[in-house]
Amino acid sequence: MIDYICLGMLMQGKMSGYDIKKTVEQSVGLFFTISYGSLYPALKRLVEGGMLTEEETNNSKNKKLYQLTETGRGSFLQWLGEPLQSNRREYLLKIFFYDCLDPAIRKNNLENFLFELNRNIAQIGAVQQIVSGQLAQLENKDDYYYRVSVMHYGLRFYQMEKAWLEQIIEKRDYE
Amino acid sequence: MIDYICLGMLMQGKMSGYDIKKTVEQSVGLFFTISYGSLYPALKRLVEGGMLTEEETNNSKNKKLYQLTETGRGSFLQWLGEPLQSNRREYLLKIFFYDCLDPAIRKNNLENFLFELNRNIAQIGAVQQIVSGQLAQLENKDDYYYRVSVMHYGLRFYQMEKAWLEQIIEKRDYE
DNA sequence: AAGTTCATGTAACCAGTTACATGATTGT
DNA sequence: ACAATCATGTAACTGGTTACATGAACTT
Repeated sequence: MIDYICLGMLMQGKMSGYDIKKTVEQSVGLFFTISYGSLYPALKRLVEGGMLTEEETNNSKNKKLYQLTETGRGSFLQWLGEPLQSNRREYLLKIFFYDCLDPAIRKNNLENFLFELNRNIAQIGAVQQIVSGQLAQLENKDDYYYRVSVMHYGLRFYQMEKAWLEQIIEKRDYE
Repeated sequence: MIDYICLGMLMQGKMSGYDIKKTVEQSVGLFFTISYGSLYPALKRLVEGGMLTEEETNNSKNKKLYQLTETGRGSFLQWLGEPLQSNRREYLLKIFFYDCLDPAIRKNNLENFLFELNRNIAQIGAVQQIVSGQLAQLENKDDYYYRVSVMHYGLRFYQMEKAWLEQIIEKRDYE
């Protein structure tokens, strides 16, 4: 994950590790955080793997600027075009960088993700039906209020994502 | 985290590791998953720490039943009563077990969490104002659509949580 | 002069997952 | 007989975080 955060942020241009962390905090910081303990080793790894070039500045502060190589750029765009998956909110990170993606692939991936979302919503709805049926037969059903509420959270969560996705698929404006 | 999942699930009564995993999958499985590679070592640790007792069944299948000790029960309830925090969705796990918590503490913790949520919503709203102001001055603002959309996701997300929390604070029924 | 921000880095730790290994029991 | 499910466990790995260590430059 951290590797793609770095590559993606560097699509904007040269940056130092410090700058990358700042940028992440100010943009996707709500959902993704990075620590120097993972960031600097990642940058080193990416340079060794030919994804980035490292440029020392003589601006005294020992600052290093990283830049994408063509390989790095290709690797990032390859990752970006892969289907959106729910794992660890990776889809949110991908969509954050979606301005870089080919519009046709973008549309396709967003619609597929919406399709899956709808399936999930239907499934939770079905489970909810069963559960509330079972619950109705219990005399102490009040004891399960909070357990059930978490299922309800799931439903609301997916419905929120659905509405949001539909909005961005249509590229509607934000009020 | 896994420790409290185990303790919480065992509040219902004796269970095997296998049972715990099943129960987790069928309840909070949408948001929390556990693997045997973390579950069995956790159970071992909890027994060693005096939180659980282990009982071998001679029912051939080598099944072991785990049961909360008074220490384990106390430790769980202590954790459960601590303030709700956004970290790694731990709050969702706590609320799942909230039927076990003293109603006064429960109400207090839920309301504090709602208060924080409102602060977050206000803050994102403010950031959004600034960003859309800056964006309006750009000629290529279309290039930032998806980056901005992730900020909007954040807002929707918190608003969803807010509505959900308000519902459970009032203990309103689910339709 | 003191405090904050800029800037890089490492070592120890942590909370898990994945893949593997094993074997009994139940259902078809 | 074969597959699925029940049942436990470990070793290697992964993807990080925390705490520490260092020091220059800017701000007040």
